[in-house]
This record gives sequence, structure tokens and C-alpha cells, in this order.
Amino acid sequence: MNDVARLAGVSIKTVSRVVNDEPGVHPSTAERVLAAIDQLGFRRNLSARNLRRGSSTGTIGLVLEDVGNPFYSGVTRAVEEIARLRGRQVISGSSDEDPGRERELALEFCSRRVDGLLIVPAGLQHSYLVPEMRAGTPVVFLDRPAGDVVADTVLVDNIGGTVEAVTHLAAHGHRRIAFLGDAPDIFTANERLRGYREGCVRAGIGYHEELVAMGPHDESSVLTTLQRLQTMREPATAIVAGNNRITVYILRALAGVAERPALVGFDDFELADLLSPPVTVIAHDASALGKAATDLLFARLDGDNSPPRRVVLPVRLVPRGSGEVHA
Amino acid sequence: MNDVARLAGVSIKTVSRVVNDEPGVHPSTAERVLAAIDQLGFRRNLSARNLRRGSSTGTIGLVLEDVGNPFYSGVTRAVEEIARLRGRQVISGSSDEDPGRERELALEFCSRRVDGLLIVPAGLQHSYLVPEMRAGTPVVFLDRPAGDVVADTVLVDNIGGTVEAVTHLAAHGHRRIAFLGDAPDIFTANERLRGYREGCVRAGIGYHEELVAMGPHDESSVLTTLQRLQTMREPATAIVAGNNRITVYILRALAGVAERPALVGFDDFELADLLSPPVTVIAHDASALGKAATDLLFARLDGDNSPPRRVVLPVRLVPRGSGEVHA
DNA sequence: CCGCTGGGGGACAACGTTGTCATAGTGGCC
DNA sequence: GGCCACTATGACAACGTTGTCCCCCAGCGG
Repeated sequence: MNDVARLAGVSIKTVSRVVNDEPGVHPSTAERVLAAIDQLGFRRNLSARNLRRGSSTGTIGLVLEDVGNPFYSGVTRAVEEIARLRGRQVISGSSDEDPGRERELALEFCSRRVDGLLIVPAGLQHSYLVPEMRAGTPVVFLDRPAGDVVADTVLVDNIGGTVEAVTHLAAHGHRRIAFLGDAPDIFTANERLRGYREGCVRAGIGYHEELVAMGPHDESSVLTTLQRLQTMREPATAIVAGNNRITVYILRALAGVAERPALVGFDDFELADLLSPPVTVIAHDASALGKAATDLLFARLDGDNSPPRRVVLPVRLVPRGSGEVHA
Repeated sequence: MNDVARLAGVSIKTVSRVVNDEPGVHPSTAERVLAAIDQLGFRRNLSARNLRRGSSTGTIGLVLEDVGNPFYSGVTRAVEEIARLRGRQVISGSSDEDPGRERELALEFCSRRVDGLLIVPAGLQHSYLVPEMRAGTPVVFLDRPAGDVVADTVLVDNIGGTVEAVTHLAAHGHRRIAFLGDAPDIFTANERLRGYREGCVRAGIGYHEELVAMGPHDESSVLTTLQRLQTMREPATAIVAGNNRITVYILRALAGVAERPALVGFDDFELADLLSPPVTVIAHDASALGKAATDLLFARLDGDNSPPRRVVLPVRLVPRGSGEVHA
């Protein structure tokens, strides 16, 4: 800006006026300034501007588990969309389920003075955010709740979803329904397990420990588990998969197998309807989750001071075939 | 920092020293300062720091078409990964194929003084970036080349890929091979069309306009096109799909159809191997693309001044079944 | 001719940091 | 005791902006 001012033969304040379309600059002067700006390729430094004006940085921070996962990239897309409507940029990072990394990212974003923070928690401790929250930075947790702070949270109905899955399978005559879930220290995995258990009890088929296999899972652990489930005294005739990755592992393991158990997966995924048989899922909308969380964040930014809210989004069972196999 | 200094009874410079682990502060003083920092929840303002030090902002900008698309979210993930290793945050945004939006995002990122820019071009004009590039901001284009500037670019071998697809189908006896591509003003779509044409010529089956349908496509346009292709005098017996979305549209349109044409899709996608028949694709690696581009960007940041490079990443045909149907 | 008005423009401080340099005190050595 | 070296600390400017306040001067009315 200094250089522009020198080249145009005016003070930097006048350049500032031109750049900001402020009134009170003679057209001929403005023209000289614009020419200088063009010639020098000047671009206003937003950081300096925000610093001086004490205004918001126009950014929001997004910490999620893995942008590469279609579920989270759907969330990201929705967040971006709304942020854009409100004139904000999104800075994002993946924690890979590492609490340390989550914290590092969140605090880094705070150092950059983001206007707000959206976090898919990896860990259970979030008191590190208390100073920021007290300082007025709104924080919304999504997909999973915060560990040890009370804050806005947007979840999906994990328990209701698995209850429904089990109920659905039981209605088709299954009494030996297995559950393959993610690592039990992950909130959603644990909730879904609870839903599974409740569903079993409600259906009157009882909860049997030997039908449950919590993760972390990979392709081979799923394969082993399935073998165990099918060779036990009373084999499982149906499976509830705890998330989209596990569903896919199961599908791979079952590829080419003649006698397939019924299957209901948590999380919808592309092409589920084109497989044979098409896969019945508990669907919930990544973009709805992102939207709800971002809306909440902006409500806070708009001055909403009401007590922290917990929003639970509904899920719905989408019957496609794999879950409608009779026992 | 001012408040911290006041509370600790020292000058702000001393606080700065403590925050930056600079030597020459008495342990007892440092302790007082740390206590004050803790009590006030102070967090250093990175913008101000970077402004003062004239150092990099530690961010890189990523403009892509749509984070929600698994291909681009794979790219994003790879970019993030490498940026992280080099201590940078990623700011990203989706252009939705809108050149105006692409420009807006890129310039916004420049205003934020990103250290470098990664762009999946939506438009054909990128001279708006010339001032930035001259000012030393490295820019790498990925997936598609820049319109009217010479710059680093990382592409995949679109032509080679479709040539291979056609050759593969012709080797299985097909002589009526159709091509469904994206809108022809999209670079990759156009290249793939060229590859298709060249493949036809090389295979000695000739290029026939009526077998080509360029987009933009949606589910219904694909359906109509397929009907046309199958009811013409000499029906198409094989199809090359120009990208992953189109492949999926075709799969949906063909669901339940008995007499299926052979199919090779450009872009691999999850579960392609579990469909029946499994889908033969031209695969290329999103994360390799992201990694190559980011590596190139960092090489520039490390001072590499060699002339702009154009990297073309290989693709490979993955036969799975849908492309090995004999005519 | 004087004073007032208002448009056009500039000087300066400040945002939150950090780099540079100065200074006060302390202890050791001749 | 005087001087030096060294440690601990602070004052101040500057990064690139913008908000505040002030000034100059032309034009106009009396």
C-alpha cells in the first residue's frame, strides 16, 4: 500500500479510501491510485486489515476424523456451503481419531482466531477449549459429544437406529443377530452397541455376548469374526454392521458366499442399491449433520446466548433387500 | 499479551519472550508470566505474529471442484497430509465448476496471504493470478491445466486411459463402442474424448459421431442416451464412461437389464469390485494426484526456480468383468 | 474583504506481535 | 574501588491496515 501511495503520489490513507470504496476521493485521484494498484499487482492484506479493525477473521475451523471418508466429506461440503453463504472460509484438518492431533488442530485454529469451531471429537477431554469458549469463540461438536465440557452438540440417533435395525431383522424371524461395531471407546460405536442390546431385549431374543464383536476392525478381523459367527453352535443368521467401513468389509467377506446372513448396515453409502442383494441400511444424512451444526454455530455468532443445545437428528431404515431375508 | 504483562507485572516484551521460549528470562519471572497466561486464557495471535515477522502465514489454499466428490476428497486428504508434515494448514473451497467462484476463492486466499495455491481449474482464464505469481506465490494446477498462463500442472493420462479402454474393448471383439463423456468444455472430458477417438482409429473400427454423447449428463439424459444407443441400426455393444458419476448413472440405468453392453469406466470407485458384474475401470489415484501437486508446490516454496513443469500421472486399466464381455 | 462551509486529502495512532537496542543491576577480577 | 562482562528486563519501532482528527483551499454570501 505504501508503494502504491508513492507511485500514485498520494498518502496511504487515500489508497486505503480507494481500496475500500470510501467517499471523498476525487475521481482523477482514484483513477491514479487504481492504475498504481494495477501496475504493482497490489492486493490488500486481509490479516492486517482484520487485526486493525478488530473484526472477525472470516474463517471457521473444522476438525474432523478424515476428509477422505465420504461421510465426512459430505459434512465438509455442507459446512463449506453454509459458511460461504455467510461469507466465511473454512479451515479444516483431519484428526485420524488421535485426540492429541484433534487438540493440536483446534488450538492452532484458535491461534488463527477463527470465528467458530466445529469439532468431530476424537478424544474425551475438551476442557482445553474452556478458555476459548469463555473468550467467546463458539464451539459446536458434531457426530459425537464433547468429553468434559457442556457445549452445543449435534448427533444422530445412534441408539434409535440400531434398535430399529434389530427390530427389523427380528420381524423377519431372526433370533440370532450379530453386531459388528467399531472400537468401543468411540462414542458412536458404543451408542450403537447400546441400541443393539436394547433392540435385542425389546425383541425378546435376549442379548448374547458371543454375538458381539467390537473393533477396531479391518478386513481380516471381520473375516475371522464372520467365520466364528457362522460356525458356532447356534450360528448367527443376521448381522448389524456398526458403520459404513465395517459394512463394506462384511460385503467383501461375503462376496461369492452362497448362504448369506441378512445384513443391515449403519450409514448409507453410494451404490448400496446396486449391489446384489441391495444393502439395507440405517441412513442418516451427512450434509444434514453438517448443516445443523453450522447453523447452530452461526446462531451463536449472531448472538444466541441460550444454554447449550443438544440436537439429535433422526435416522431412517432403508429396506433394500439384504435385511429382508427371512431366517 | 498486554493484559498478561500487566497481571504478571512485567513488560509485554518479557511475555513475548516467555511465549516464544526465548532465553534470558528469570525462572521465577517466567513462572509468574505462565500463571498469568493460564489465568487469562491467553493465546498468541498468529496473524499479528506473522504480520510482524513478515513470515509465512503457514497456510496453503486449495480450490477444487467439490469436496463432496470422493475423488476430490481423496485429493484433499493427500494435500492435508503433506501440508501437515510441512507444518501448514489447508484452507479449501469448492468452485462447483463455476469459473467466477474459482477466481473469487483463489483471490480470497491470496488476500489471506497463503504460502501457495493448489487449483483444480473450473475456467479457462487464469491470468488473474499473474500478479500473485509474479509476487512469488507458487501456484500448481491439478487435474486440469491452466487456461492462459504457464504454470506447474499435474494431470493424469486421460488420453492414454481412454485409448486403452477402447483398445481393451476392441480386443474383446467390440466394433460399436460408445462414449459418454462430461461437458466438452471441461478439459478432462475433452481429452478423454480425444483418447476415445484415437483408440477407435487405432483399433481400426473408425470414429462414429453417433456413438458419442457429451454432457453435462444427469441420470435421465444417460438413460435416454442408452436407449438411443441400443435401438440404432447397428447398436452399441460396449460403452466407455467418461467419469465416475457417469459410470454410476449408467449402472443405475442398466440395473435389471438382461442384455448389458460391455462397460469400462474412467475413474475407479469404491465397491466397483462388488457389483455384478464387477466394473472394469481406468483407475488413477486421487491421493497420488494430490501428493504430486503438493510436493511440487513445496518444492517451489523451497526455492526451486526451474521452468514450470507438467507432470502426467499414469493410469491403469483394472479388468474386473464388465469390460471383458465378448461382443 | 472577511468568514464560513465543505470537499479533498494527510498525519498519526493503534491493532497484537517481535526485533533491536538500551539500561539497570550484580558479581568478579585486578 | 573501579571496571568489565553478563544477566534480566524494558522502551520503542515496525509489520500493513484503518479510524480519528485535522488542515488546506476553493467558493460563496454578506
